[in-house]
Amino acid sequence: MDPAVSDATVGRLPAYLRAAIELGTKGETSVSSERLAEVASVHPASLRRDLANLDIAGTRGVGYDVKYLVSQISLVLGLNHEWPVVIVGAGNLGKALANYPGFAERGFPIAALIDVSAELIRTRIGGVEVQPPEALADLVEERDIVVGIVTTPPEVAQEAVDLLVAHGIRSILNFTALVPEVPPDITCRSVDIATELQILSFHSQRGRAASSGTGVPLGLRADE
Amino acid sequence: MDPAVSDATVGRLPAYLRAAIELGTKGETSVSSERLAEVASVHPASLRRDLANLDIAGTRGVGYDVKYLVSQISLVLGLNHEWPVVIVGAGNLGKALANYPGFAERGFPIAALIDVSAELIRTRIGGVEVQPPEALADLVEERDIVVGIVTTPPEVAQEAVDLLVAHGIRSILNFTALVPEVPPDITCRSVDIATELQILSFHSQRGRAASSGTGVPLGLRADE
DNA sequence: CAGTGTGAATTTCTTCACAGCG
DNA sequence: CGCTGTGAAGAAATTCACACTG
Repeated sequence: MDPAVSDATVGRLPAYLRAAIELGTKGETSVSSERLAEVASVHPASLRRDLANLDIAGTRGVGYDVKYLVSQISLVLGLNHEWPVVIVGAGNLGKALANYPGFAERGFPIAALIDVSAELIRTRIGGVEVQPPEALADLVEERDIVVGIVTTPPEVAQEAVDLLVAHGIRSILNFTALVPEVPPDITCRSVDIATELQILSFHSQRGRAASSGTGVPLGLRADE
Repeated sequence: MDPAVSDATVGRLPAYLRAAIELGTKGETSVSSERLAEVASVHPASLRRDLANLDIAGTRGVGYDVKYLVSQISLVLGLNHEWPVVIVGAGNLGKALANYPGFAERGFPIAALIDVSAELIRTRIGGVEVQPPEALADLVEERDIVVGIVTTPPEVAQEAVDLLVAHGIRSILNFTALVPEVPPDITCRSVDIATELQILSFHSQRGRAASSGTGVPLGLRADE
């Protein structure tokens, strides 16, 4: 199929998907690259090239079929089935994420919440029971969990990551200030809010503006 | 000074800072680009070029002075003073952020929490009283707030952003699925967790791995 | 003829490789 | 001698511009 899709392209796909869904709910059935690019805040030529790279074709003189866009981009992203998620760390952030219904709606149901605190274990947060690390093996097996989110204190983040990796989790989203070591075959993305604030701080002190958070240019972020 | 610092460079600075601080607390006083680059997970040549672009000099044959690195990078990022932050939206995520002590420690004290809910107003979260939108004008003035974080439901995110902009906030960190419109002189970075999960999903279904979150290309993704 | 798909130009970012300094 | 600083090469990403097609 597509021998390789660049990270830059992958990073834009969620924006295209969102834009297409938005236009779809507005009743539009067809859209030009120019319009879609505007909604997704990218350059029209980038959009056309990205879609062409993915063999997602439009119609010359007309544009792209919105429903087709949604289904094809979803397919490329692997959103044609659910990805149950395990959250490690039932502190403030972990709880907040577990309580947010949006993930399940978007295909990422919270399947498990792991924490070491005896006080938290067996309590329910957002409809999910908090369980000890020992429960992870069964959970992963039963629910077929492949994606993990780490929201522990930074001091134990590496431990949490190792735990997930040991149980076969292949993709990790890390909200810790610490950037963990992971085996090369594991995908780990780190989102550090302090890093974001520091970048904002940079822009605040200069006049000008810039953009993007969840980009692919991503670059590493983290800070402590 | 520096006529222009590229976004790619700015995106890496927090990682350099973090790495330098880490080495500093370990007692190291000098560091080579190779070592620092390893800790920061970047290529040594990128690191050297980034620092040189910022007129942050090392010593040939020796390396960079760790304390000097910390102070200069902090200076470039504008971290030589505090940046009080206002959070709009005291829901799960807003509360979680307000309760996290790490922001104040890193120079971003939570100065205010804004919400429209009558039940929440006047309650205290993480040492900060929740206040109605009307209170924003005074707060911004008194506390000299320049940075805002939006953690409202997506439906009212644009409203929240407009409110912040109307009160002179110049930099916004948006955790909403909706990418808001902002005037061109305002910096807005969006972190959408569902977008992150979608990118992870992509990598999960292919064998391969990739990295990082809050990048500029990076990372985080979302944009405007 | 409107708008995609794409070679080619351009810009940006990364990496090499080494001259030169402390 | 070791490591920075950087010119030059290379790679990647973006954008232009237009041939081509539905």
